[in-house]
Amino acid sequence: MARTPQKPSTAPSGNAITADLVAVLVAVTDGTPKIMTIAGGSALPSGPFEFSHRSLQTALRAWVEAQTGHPLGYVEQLYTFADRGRSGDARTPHSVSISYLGLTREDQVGEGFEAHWTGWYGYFPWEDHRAGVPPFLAKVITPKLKAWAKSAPSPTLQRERWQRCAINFGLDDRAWNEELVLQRYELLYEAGLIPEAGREHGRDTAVVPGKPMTADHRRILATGIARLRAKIKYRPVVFELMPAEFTLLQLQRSVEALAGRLVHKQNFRRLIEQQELVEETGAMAADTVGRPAKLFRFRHAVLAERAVAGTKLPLTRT
Amino acid sequence: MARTPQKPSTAPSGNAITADLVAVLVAVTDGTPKIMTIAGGSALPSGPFEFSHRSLQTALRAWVEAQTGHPLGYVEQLYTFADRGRSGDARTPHSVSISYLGLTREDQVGEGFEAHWTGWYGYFPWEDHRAGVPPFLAKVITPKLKAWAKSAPSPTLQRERWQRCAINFGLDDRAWNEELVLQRYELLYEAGLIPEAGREHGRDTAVVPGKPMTADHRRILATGIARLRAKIKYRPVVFELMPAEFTLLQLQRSVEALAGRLVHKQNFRRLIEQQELVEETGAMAADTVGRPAKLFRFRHAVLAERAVAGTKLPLTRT
DNA sequence: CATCTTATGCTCACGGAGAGTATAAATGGC
DNA sequence: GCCATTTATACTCTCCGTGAGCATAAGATG
Repeated sequence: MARTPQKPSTAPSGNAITADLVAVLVAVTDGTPKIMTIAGGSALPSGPFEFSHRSLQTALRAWVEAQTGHPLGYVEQLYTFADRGRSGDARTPHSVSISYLGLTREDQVGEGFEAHWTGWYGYFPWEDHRAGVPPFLAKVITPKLKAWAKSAPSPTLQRERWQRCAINFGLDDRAWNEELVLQRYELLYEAGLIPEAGREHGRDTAVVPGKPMTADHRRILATGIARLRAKIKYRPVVFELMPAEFTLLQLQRSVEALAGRLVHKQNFRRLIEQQELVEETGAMAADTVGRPAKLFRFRHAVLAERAVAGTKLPLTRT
Repeated sequence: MARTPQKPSTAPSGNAITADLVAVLVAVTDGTPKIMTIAGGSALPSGPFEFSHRSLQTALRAWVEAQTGHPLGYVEQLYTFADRGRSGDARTPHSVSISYLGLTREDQVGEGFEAHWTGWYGYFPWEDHRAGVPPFLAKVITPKLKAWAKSAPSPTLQRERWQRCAINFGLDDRAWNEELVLQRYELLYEAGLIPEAGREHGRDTAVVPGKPMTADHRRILATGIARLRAKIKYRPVVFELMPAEFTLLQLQRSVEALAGRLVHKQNFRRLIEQQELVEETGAMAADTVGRPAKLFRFRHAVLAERAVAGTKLPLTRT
C-alpha cells in the first residue's frame, strides 16, 4: 500500500489481479454435517468471480443455485486472503480468494454435476466429540503436540506453546471449546502435523488423521465450521439445514452434529420452545422407534419479530 | 462464476481487477471514539494492495505503522465487497475493496500526514445514546421512517417495513440494540434519508443529521463500529485503545464511548476485576476531582491464559 | 466545615442454565 | 399379552450471573 493515505479511486491503482470465490456449502443429513467438494473430495468448489453480477453475494448465490437447483438459504462471507505466501512463486498472477459459507440441504442438489457431499469430520476427525473425546486425540495428537512444545528454543516459549495447545485442545483439565476449530487447525499446521504444512516445509507430517485438501481449502473449511458453530448459538440458522418438518430430536441431532458435542435433551427442548422458534404441524413422525414425536416447523415469523432472534442453545459450557 | 465447479487454479482465470484496502482505524480519546480520516473527513484511508507483502494483514499493518509510527494493536478483517453496484459505470476497471478494523491510540500518530482523527458520532449522531435517546431521533428520524414505511405498496409490506424500523431503532417500546449500527445505516439508506443514497437515486436526502462520506465508506465505518461494539463484549480489545495505565472509570468511559450507552458503574468494576483483566500499578491517578482512583494496567497474561478470554461487560440488555 | 465528586464495598432479588427425576407412549421379541 | 427398550415430554431444584440499589470512604473546593 502507499505510504501516504490516498483518496479512494476507481481508476486502476495497483497491479492487476484476479478474484476467486471459494464456497463452504454445508448440509446436514442423518446427523452428519457434510460439505460440497470437488476433485474427489480434495477441494472446495471455487471459481473466478464474474463482474457481471451486482455483488459478490449475488454471484455466489447464482453459482450455487446453478449447482444445486434451488435457492441457497443462508450465505455469509467468511474471509478474504491473498494467495501469495502459501503458493510460493512470486511470478504467478496474484489472486484474491473470497470465501463464503452457505447453508443448504443435500437432497436438493441437482443431477449431473461433479460435486459431492462429503462428511466434514473426515477432514477434522478431532473435532467430533459426540461420542466422547476421540481416542487418537490423547494417543496421537497430544504426544505430538507435547513434543512440538518441547522443541521450542527457550523454556518460556516451551511453556507458551504448551499453554496454547492445552487451551485449544482442552488438555490439562481444561474444557473443550468447540469453536476453536481454526485455531486448532493452525496449531497443528504450525506444529507440522498435517500434510498441507509438510508440502511447504518438506517434513513428514502424515501423522494426524484427517484428509488433506488442495491449497488453503482445509483452512477455509475450518473457518467455515468455526463460524457456523459460533453462529448457531445466537442465530436460528440451523433451520436452514433442516427439512420443512422435523422432530425436536432431529433438530437436536443436527445441532449436535454441527457442534460436535452432545446437549442436554430436556434443556434443549425448553430453550427451543420458550423462544417460540418452532410450531407444531399437528402431524406426528412416522417410522420411528419409541414414542412417536410431534413434527414441528420453523416459525419464519421470528426472523421479522426479533432483531437478534437469539437462538440460545445449551452449548455454552459444561 | 462458472456454472460447473472447477479445480482451483493459480492461472489467471477471470478478468483482471485491482484490490484496495480500506481501513477503519479507531482510537478513543477523552471518551470520544475517533476514526482516522482523510480528505477533510470525507473518506477513510485507503490504497491499493501491494502484493509485495506476505498477506493482507501484513500489508495493512505495514501501511498503518508507516502512518502512525507505532505498531497497530489489533487488526481484524471486516468485509470484502466488489465495487460495481454502487459505483455504477460498468466500464471502469473493477476493483475489490477489502476493509479492515484496526485499534490504536491517537497520541501515537506521527507528524506530517494528511490524516486526521475525527469523532465517529459525527457520521452517526443517532448512535450516541450516552446522554439518553438523541432528541432528533424521535423528532426527525422516526417520522421520516414512518412515512417511508407508509409509502410501501401493500399493507403487509408497510407493516414489515415498520417492524424493521421499530426493531432496529428501538421504537414501539423495544429496547435499543447498540450493535445494529449497520442495519440502521442500511435502513436509512434504503429509506433514502441519507445523502449517499441520494446520489444514486437523485432524491433529496439531507434530512437526517450526520456527515456523509465518499463512496461506501460510511457503510464500511458502520460495519466497523458494529463489529467493535460486538467484540468488546467478549474479547478484551478495549485495552488496545487505552493508555498503559488507566483508572477503572476511564476504562468504563471508553467502553461507554464505543457502545454509545452508559453502564452500571459498580457492576462494571465487579466484572472487570473478577475476570482478572487488570492489575493495580500501585500508583494513584493525579489531577482528579473527587476521591483519587487507583491506576490499573491490563494483564496481558490473560490473553495466554484463556482461550476466549471473555470480557463480559454489563452491556447485555436493559 | 459543608458540599461536591468520585471510588469502593456490600447486599438483595430475579431469572437463566445445568442437571436430575418421573412419567407417557410407542415398538419388537418372547 | 408381557416385558424390555426407546423416545417423548413434564417438572423440579439448585446455583450463579447480573441488574440494581444502598452505604461509606476519600479526596477537592469554597
